[in-house]
Amino acid sequence: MPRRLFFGYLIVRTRFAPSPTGYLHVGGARTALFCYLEARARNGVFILRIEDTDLERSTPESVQAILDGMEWLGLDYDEGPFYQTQRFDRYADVVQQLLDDGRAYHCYCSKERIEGIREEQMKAGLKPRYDGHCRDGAEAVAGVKPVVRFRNPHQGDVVFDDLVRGRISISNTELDDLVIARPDGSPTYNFTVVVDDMDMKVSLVIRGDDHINNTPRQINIYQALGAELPDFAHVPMILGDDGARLSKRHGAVGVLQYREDGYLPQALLNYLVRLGWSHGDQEVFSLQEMIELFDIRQVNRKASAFSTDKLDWLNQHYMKTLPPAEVAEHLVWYFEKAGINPEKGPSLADLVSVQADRVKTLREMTDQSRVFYEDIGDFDAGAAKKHLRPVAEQPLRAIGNRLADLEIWEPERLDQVVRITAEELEVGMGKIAQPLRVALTGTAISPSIDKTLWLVGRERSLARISRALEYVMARAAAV
RNA sequence: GCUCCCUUCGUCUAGCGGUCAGGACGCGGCCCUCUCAAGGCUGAAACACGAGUUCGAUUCUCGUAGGGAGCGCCA
Repeated sequence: MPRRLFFGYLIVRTRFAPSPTGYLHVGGARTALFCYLEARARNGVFILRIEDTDLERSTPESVQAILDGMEWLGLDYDEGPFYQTQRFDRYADVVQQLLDDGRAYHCYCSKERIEGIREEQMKAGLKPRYDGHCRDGAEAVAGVKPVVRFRNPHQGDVVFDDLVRGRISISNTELDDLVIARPDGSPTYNFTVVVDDMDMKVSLVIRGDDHINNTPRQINIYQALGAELPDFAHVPMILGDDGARLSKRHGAVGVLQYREDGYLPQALLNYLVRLGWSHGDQEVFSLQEMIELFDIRQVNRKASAFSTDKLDWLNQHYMKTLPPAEVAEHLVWYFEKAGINPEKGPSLADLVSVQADRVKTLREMTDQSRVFYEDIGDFDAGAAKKHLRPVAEQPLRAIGNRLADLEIWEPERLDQVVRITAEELEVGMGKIAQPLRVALTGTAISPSIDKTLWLVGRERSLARISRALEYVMARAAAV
């Protein structure tokens, strides 16, 4: 139970603490979402902390990618971003405090020695551990700057009740004296996490389950510091479509890549929240519903595979059900990237209303909507061969004439005109719609013919029909 | 090797001792139809295995197998 008292209120404080060594991947995004949801559900505080103590691998680009990813998803935080690199003085103070209290000690062992015992232990079938050589006082070695090791208890078990895994227990004999500060004084991960979570009064630590094994040693540090323990919730990781660990070869793994690929943030969020968690048979959740219904305690313990197919379905669901104008706002970004001027055709909201149930992503929608905004090039060879044959001349001419007289250019009227023309010529709809479709779009695939006409617009439609007629006649003449 | 963790349709999951093991994605069929979709109806598809406990186990216990993570002066 998150319990931290502030001004008489019980308040939850969660944090998302990525290290900026790459993009914000979907696993991290889900962890962030869970943190966000837990905080929002209880009027708590969500903190963002950048764990950039690894100067070698951390980059400003990655920091930006994380920030951008959070923003795109709409996961706004209340405090931070805090950067660990700006807290080195604080860590140094705490290290000194531990040293003064005898809870930590200097270790002069060489890396070579450590590696040597590690190998021996592995060979002997043991778990490699520091042997405590310097634990009871070591001679300073000339010219060697010592590391600082945490004095881990030798006795007892560390037991904690993980909110998703249940009770986890590990014997202190399995743990060793971990390094908390390097020779240059820089702090290490397991130590900074504890100091930060303590200082930031984090009451609920939600993180990937690859940290389960770190938790007991962190708990020992908390105790050495006399700090109150937070609750822990370790969520399983996300695997690729094939069940293997997520990696570059699975395509999109960075959250922003999903934007590039045409997914709505709502869709990704909805997909992510359902990965490892459910609420009965419900599949679709608005952000508000997620906040109300989500409970970290109900999260699964097993790793789950990411299904792009299901994400696609959700994405289309949102494109179909969100107000077209709202989807259109997202679509602008793709039009810009594709170099299409949305001013040169139908309103994007109208476009969305007809294209939404025909495509899976906004990117596809963009690609397939070019014909409504720009001139079409050559007819698709196969489509033209099949539909722009001499027999198409009469239907095209007939529909062209009727359309030229049409005053109100809207789907219902357009549909009527096409039907009437077909009846008059005593042919099926296909005989007229298909040639017309190729004339209007250059291809045999497009929205229903009335909607296609509507989107292409009056002037363009008439011009394209004339052009197709010329093509048909030229072809007839050539035979 | 050692420690910790995990195991229901292909995938995401419901189940919390007695269910025809439910839903969703995907897949198949039918319907609708001017193409492609979307939609409607419908079908195939799962309790890893073995012992217990119990009148009765998917559900509880213990093993086995399989999988994952950690064992850093990385985070």
